[in-house]
Amino acid sequence: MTPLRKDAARNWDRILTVARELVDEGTPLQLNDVARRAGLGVGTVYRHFPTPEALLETVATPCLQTIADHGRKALEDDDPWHAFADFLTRLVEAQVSDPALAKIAATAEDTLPHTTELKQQIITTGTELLARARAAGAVREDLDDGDLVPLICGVAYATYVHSDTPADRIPTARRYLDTLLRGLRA
Amino acid sequence: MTPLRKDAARNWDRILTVARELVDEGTPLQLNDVARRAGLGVGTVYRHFPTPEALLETVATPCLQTIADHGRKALEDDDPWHAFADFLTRLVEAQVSDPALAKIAATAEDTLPHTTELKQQIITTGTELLARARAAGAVREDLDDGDLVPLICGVAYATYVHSDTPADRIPTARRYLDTLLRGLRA
DNA sequence: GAGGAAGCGGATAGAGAATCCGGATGTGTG
DNA sequence: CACACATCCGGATTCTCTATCCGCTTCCTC
Repeated sequence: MTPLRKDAARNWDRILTVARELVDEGTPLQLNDVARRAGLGVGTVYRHFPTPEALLETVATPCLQTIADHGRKALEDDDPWHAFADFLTRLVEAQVSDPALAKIAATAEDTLPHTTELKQQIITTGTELLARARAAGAVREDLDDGDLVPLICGVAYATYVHSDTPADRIPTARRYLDTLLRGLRA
Repeated sequence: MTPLRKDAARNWDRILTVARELVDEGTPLQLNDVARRAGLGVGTVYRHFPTPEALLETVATPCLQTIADHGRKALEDDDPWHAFADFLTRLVEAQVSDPALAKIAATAEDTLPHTTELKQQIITTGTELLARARAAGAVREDLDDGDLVPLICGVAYATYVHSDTPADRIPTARRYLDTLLRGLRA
């Protein structure tokens, strides 16, 4: 992987900046649109990111990385239930703050290998935290590993359905997750 | 509102049949596509249903009607918690069995006045059932009327994220709703 | 069975996504 | 510095799908 040429790197940054803006304002990512707003040719954008999905995943990568890092720290927490609940809280808050994350979280097929890897790390961490909480008798028995992602996405989705403005989302998400966690305790 | 001409009624039925098939197999409703499959001209489809949303809402209407009817019966149940929980169960099961319903449930703006009216009936019933359950001290205090729809949609969404095949959805949805209801009890 | 209203169908205009390649720009070398 | 090569840029163009419009057909009424 040779380093990018100077102009290419500059354009890559511009594209990502514009894409982040679009995602944040809820506009669907259209590559022609991104090109126009970034003041670049369409071809340039399509070369860097062959599909909107690839761009979306790249936009979401930093957040995904942050979550994965936090996961590693959560594994050092001594209280299994607290570690578990805290991790889920982070996941939900990240998703309702970042539409890009919410979209890629619900998708099974990834475009970029890197995304798959990060998601896998996060899922592994979540599974481990769940296993510990279960071992400590803190969560319901019938909660499966495979339920973690759907439940988190469900809470995030419910929050999006409820809240008009991004600012409302965090408290709403907290309330919903709180309810879920109550239901999850043994 | 004069009755439809014979050929128009026949085509209306064909369109609705095809649309139901498409919805059930998860294909997004595209009016050109519907026309092709129904063996009709594009214009015919567009005249009956100016937008995919209008068609989708029409497809979902019978289910919506059924739910509204069940709601009326639920109001006669003497056990407030049971009535409430049972109604939510029906809502969730309907949504995970019918993608059309799931889509229009999460949408605030309706195309057809009839849809708005039915949805309003259902929401009113839900609100009433919640009020009774709350009055009986059966549910958490901080659960608001406006949380009902988001939570139901959240459970349905979680179910869709979890399950690959439609057959898996009902049991999954039940488990998730069960967890939610636990969290909701006072 | 003639007249008129209602409905049909698909050619075509329009919008948006994706490609492709001639030209421009950056990078390594003498 | 100047040259040659590789890399990258840009947007005209093509491709794909959506939606409209209007001449023709079918149905209903008297």
